[in-house]
Amino acid sequence: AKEAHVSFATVSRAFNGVYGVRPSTRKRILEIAERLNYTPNGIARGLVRKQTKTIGLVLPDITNPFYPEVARGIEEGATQDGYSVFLCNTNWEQQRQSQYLQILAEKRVDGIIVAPVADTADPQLDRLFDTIPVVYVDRPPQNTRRSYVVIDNVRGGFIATEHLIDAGYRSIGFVGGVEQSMPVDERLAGFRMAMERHGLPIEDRFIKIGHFRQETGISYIEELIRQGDYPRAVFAENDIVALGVIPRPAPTRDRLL
Amino acid sequence: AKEAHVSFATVSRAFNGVYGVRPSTRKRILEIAERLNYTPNGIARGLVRKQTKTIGLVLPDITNPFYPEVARGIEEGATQDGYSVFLCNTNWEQQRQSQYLQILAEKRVDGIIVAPVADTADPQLDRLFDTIPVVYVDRPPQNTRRSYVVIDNVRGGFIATEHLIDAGYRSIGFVGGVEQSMPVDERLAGFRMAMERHGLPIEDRFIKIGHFRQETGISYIEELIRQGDYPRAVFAENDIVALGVIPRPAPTRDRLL
DNA sequence: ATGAAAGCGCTAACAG
DNA sequence: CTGTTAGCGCTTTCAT
Repeated sequence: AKEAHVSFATVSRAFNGVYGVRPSTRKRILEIAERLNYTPNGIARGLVRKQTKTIGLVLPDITNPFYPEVARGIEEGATQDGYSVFLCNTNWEQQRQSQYLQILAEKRVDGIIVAPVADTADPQLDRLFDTIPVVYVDRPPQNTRRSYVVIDNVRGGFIATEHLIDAGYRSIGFVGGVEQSMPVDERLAGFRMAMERHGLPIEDRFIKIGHFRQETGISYIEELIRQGDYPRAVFAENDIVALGVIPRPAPTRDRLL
Repeated sequence: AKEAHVSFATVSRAFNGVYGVRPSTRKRILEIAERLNYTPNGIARGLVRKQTKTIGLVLPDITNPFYPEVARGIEEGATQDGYSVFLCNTNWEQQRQSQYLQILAEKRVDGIIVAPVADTADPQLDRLFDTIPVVYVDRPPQNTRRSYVVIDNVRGGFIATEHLIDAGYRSIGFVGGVEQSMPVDERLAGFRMAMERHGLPIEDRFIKIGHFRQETGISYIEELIRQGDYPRAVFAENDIVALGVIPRPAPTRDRLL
């Protein structure tokens, strides 16, 4: 673009809206750039400025309906500040998480937001920590000196349960996702708190923790119905299981529920 | 890292697994790098290699349950070839789409996959086209000389309908998302084809196209039931509407459905 | 207000 | 096998 008329570093200044450029010159440069279909090279810029205006977002699985919501919000905020975000699906595999972290480090992202695969510490993550700013979401870090943002699951469970209670239900069941998972345990705790607070009985036979699949919800309901002994409402701890709990028309007509 | 012992360009070679490096030297370099917590700078590399090993993925809304699926697959494939992907939510706004395209161009991504906001042509996209490889998903481009991958909606609608027919249903309704939307029209066409093929009546009063919201499904069903005249099965054109169609326990007990 | 020059950290010939 | 030498396309003092 420089050949267009005169100068060189001036083009840079023009594009960066720096002062020190006469408006007319600037205008001319931008016009020529437009005509030549020229776009500044962010890579070169990143090299010298030492910042990429990019952050990494590493999630277990964007297909899980919870994460798109998270991704959306993060991307929204990032965009507002001129940042772009790398999407990294770890597929719940510790190894892929490490891999991604390494890649993000090489790409020199300005920061990383990670919803860790597991509660176990990731050596790769630890090493990164004093190189790139990292913040945890969804699950708190082992090392509590690090930043994180998590959901108050106990309170969430409490609120959800109270919602059912307020609606008049007194017999309420609980069905949730994964065994020995902190979020599940916390929500269950919230459930218990709400029930106790309102003097309602907590029936262990109405509480089930299965897997993160619709089947868990389906079999939970089917079992209860088969026994003829069931709660009038159920608190499904996550969307996937909830989908299983919801009754549906039988696509093949031979399933009665 | 060079100061560690000797050399400089050799370090580069060591990292790039190029031949011309004695294994012992290479090993030593890698060890020192590890100890120094050194990671090659991908930005600098990108600058000289003129490729970023990065692609841009621009979608209308990752929160719409269809897109995470797409994103997942793309990211999966990209990763396998050593590529990373930028997530760009246009929020169904043409302007944001253009903006993102511009950013991706500056970031010098190696390619772009875009699920366009609308059927209208995007000037920004057109201009990009002879600079960066672009492929469309979900919606075909205006200019059919360009690459795209779309769903065979007619066939999809046909199969879904036939599934219901095979299950024994003869009276089937259709409820879908957005008016004058190509995917919806196509699926409806598939629905009609299947019904005709099997000699089943297509009742216009059982066909409704509303909005991309659960409410559409809910009101569709409620209306039919109120009239006491309804199909035995319904083909919901999209997941969101389908969620509305599925009957559910009343959270507030005063809704009977 | 603008040009000149020195890098950013790395790769890629080209020599040894 | 490994060191030297040019850049990649930009930003940023430092002059002018």
